[in-house]
This record gives sequence, C-alpha cells and structure tokens, in this order.
Amino acid sequence: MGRQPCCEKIGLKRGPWTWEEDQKLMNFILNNGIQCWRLVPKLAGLMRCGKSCRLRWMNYLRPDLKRGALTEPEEDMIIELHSRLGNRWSKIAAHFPGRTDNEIKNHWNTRIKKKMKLLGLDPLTHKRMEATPDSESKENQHGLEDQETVSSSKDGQMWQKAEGGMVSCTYDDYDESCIKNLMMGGSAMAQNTESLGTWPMDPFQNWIDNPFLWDSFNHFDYRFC
DNA sequence: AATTACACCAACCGCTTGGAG
DNA sequence: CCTCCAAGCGGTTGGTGTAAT
Repeated sequence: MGRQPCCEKIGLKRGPWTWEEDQKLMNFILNNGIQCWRLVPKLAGLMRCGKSCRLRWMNYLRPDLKRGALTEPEEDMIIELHSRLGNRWSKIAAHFPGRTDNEIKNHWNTRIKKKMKLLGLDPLTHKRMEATPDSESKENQHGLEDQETVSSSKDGQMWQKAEGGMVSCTYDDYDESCIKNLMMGGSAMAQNTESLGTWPMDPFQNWIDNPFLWDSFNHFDYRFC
C-alpha cells in the first residue's frame, strides 16, 4: 500500500539543479507562464518532476526574490509573527516580500531558535524557560515578561495585552495592530533597530522597480492542461 | 595538511487543502 | 455529497562550505 508517488519518478533527475536546468526552467516560465506544474518539465525539456520545478522556481529562480541575509528587523518580526502564528511559515513569509517560506523556516531552525534559547525563551511557546542560574536577574525577567504580549487558547481565540488587562481579538485584528506596531517602531524588540523605518517598504520598492514583475506574467493566461 | 565538528540551506518527502467534475 | 488530483505546505535530510583541532 502507501501513497502513490506524485509523478512517474523513473528516469527523473534528482539533487542539485545545474545552471542549464535553471536556464531551461527560467526561459520556459518567462515565455509561457505557469498553468500546470506537472507539464512544465515535459514542455521545458527537463528530466525533473513538476514538484521539483515548482520548488526550484519558488525558492530560487523567481525574479522577485530578495537576496541576502535576513536583517535584524526582519528577524524580530519573524519572532513576533511566530509567537502568534506558530510554524505556519507560508503565512509568516507572506509578510516578507521577496522572502520564501523555506528561507524563513531555515533561518528559524538554524539561528533564531538558538538566539531565543540564549535569551532563555522557549522557541515553541515564546515563554521563559525554567530559570537557570544566569537568567534570574530581575532586570532580565522584567524585560522578558514585557514581550509576552499575546497568547492564544486552544479554540484559536487571541488575547492581546492592553491597558486594563487582556482583551480578545481575532487573528486579523492582531495582525493589523502587530504590523502597525512594528512599522511604527512600537515593538520593544524592534525599537533597537535603526533601519526599521525603511522596512518592509524597500522590498516592496524593489518589486515595483523590478523589470521582471510577477504581474507581468499575468497575460500568459492560455492553458496547457 | 588532514580530520572532525558544526552551520547553513537547497531539495525531497509525504500530508493537507481546495477545486473540478 | 464524494472522489480525484494538482498545488501548497511543513518537517526532515543530505550536501557543501567553513571553523576548530
């Protein structure tokens, strides 16, 4: 038994993509757009499965991708978003134009997790972990408590810290206020970062300036399937 | 210079979701 | 409704580069 493979894998290439493969996929999508990933490798002359092509395009070839390491403000915002969205990387990535869910997920697993542990925070719950000898100063405790601005119950209800106590809010409500807060430099964690005022506007500007605008593919609306 | 340990990230796997028929 | 299938998504793996010994 078991699940059927997503595609016929016999004879298909796996592993790292070559420059030639990238060119083929890039040229095909730029000329034809994407209508059906399963047909893309066949029509583009690639010995890959559609899923692999999709991933390569989404995570590496897309012209609107922002290259380079994630910045401090981006990192802070990831932490903030993760505290209420959990491991929903695509939702988190949606707040970062030009960044992929895979990139954010990798960054979380390799760096942010470690950083949080060093700060005495549980990366899963974003709450303080069991007190350790060097994390017990009152100053530290105060600072960390202030970061616990939101929690969610099992039924998905969000509770946001407000004057006079906790108030309930929807994910969307919280989303708005959180982003606004970060944009205005209102987050305690983001306040230390100098470039916050220009972000995330810059990636958006890049998008506008980019000659390979994603929108430019919209006119490729004829069907392959 | 060689070996080992570690960090990073691209790519894969398999489950879930959503739309078409 | 129900079934099927493509796409989306998140967890995990494995290859590669670099630092430490």
